[in-house]
Amino acid sequence: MPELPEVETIVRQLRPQLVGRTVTAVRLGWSGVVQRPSPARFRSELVGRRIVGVRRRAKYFVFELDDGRALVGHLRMTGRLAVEPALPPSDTSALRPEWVRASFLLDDGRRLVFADVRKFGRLALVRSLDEVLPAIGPEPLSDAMDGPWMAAALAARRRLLKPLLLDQSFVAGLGNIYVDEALHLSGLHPLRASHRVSRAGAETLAQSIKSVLTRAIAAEGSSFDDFYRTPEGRPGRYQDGFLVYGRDGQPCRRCGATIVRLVVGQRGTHVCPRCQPRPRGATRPRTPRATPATRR
DNA sequence: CAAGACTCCTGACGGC
DNA sequence: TGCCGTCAGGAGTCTT
Repeated sequence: MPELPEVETIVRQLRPQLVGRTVTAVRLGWSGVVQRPSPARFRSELVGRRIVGVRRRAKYFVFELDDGRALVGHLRMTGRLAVEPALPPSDTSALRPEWVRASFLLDDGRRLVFADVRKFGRLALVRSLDEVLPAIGPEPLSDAMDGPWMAAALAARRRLLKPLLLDQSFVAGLGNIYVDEALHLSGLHPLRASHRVSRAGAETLAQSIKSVLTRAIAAEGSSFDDFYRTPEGRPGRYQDGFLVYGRDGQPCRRCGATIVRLVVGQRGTHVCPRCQPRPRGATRPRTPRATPATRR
């Protein structure tokens, strides 16, 4: 699912294609994709706007416009963005025409396409990001997110590590995949209470998060089903390096123990029981089912 | 404040 | 073979 590395990859690839382009027409395949303002205003007010910047905040993509406003969006789980010829070859997996929720004709004759099978993704035209972005924590790749910050932030809460790291108001951009990967790299169990992590553990966690995200961006993100593709149509490559995610039943790459799948905070969670010892007193999580074959 | 349930939505898979 | 229940998951909302 698109997390920080996937959105960063998308933004980097779209930037040279979109900056300087003017939107000449907007088509909505499903008006529910527009969060605000009204679909009618969204369409009419975007026409004629030139895109002057393309960036990312957390898992949101932000297209800055020449009137100071921005087209902001979130891909949620199955959203995709691509720039293609105005008349595309009409059937390529997640970009199937019936899944196109919005498309934007550009002044160079191409079109920016937003497709999303499950209709969870959203677009908004805003004057300020505050209009649609909730309170969001620091960017994990920024210098502000370091060991001391992590130690203080973990101590200030009393929550299980996994749901805390998934909480966008704590740190921005992490999702289920990279939380599992970062926790494994840190040797921390997802059921550990945040305030019980040592100072050294917090330092390791901060560095592990940066390391995992940096490597994932270098690999253009992770793909394990038909959904995530870069705007250029390629799958990511980071799934080949997964340490634990989706690897339940397989040997840990570090110690050889069998990777286990748990459910923590209603999320599939993958751990190496040897590298990530279960904290004493942690409530026993529900027994997991086998990982569905959809992933892999 | 924390945490769990529930919702949205659809495709794919397991079970029978 | 084919129908049907279940599941995945980001994030908001509501309840405990």
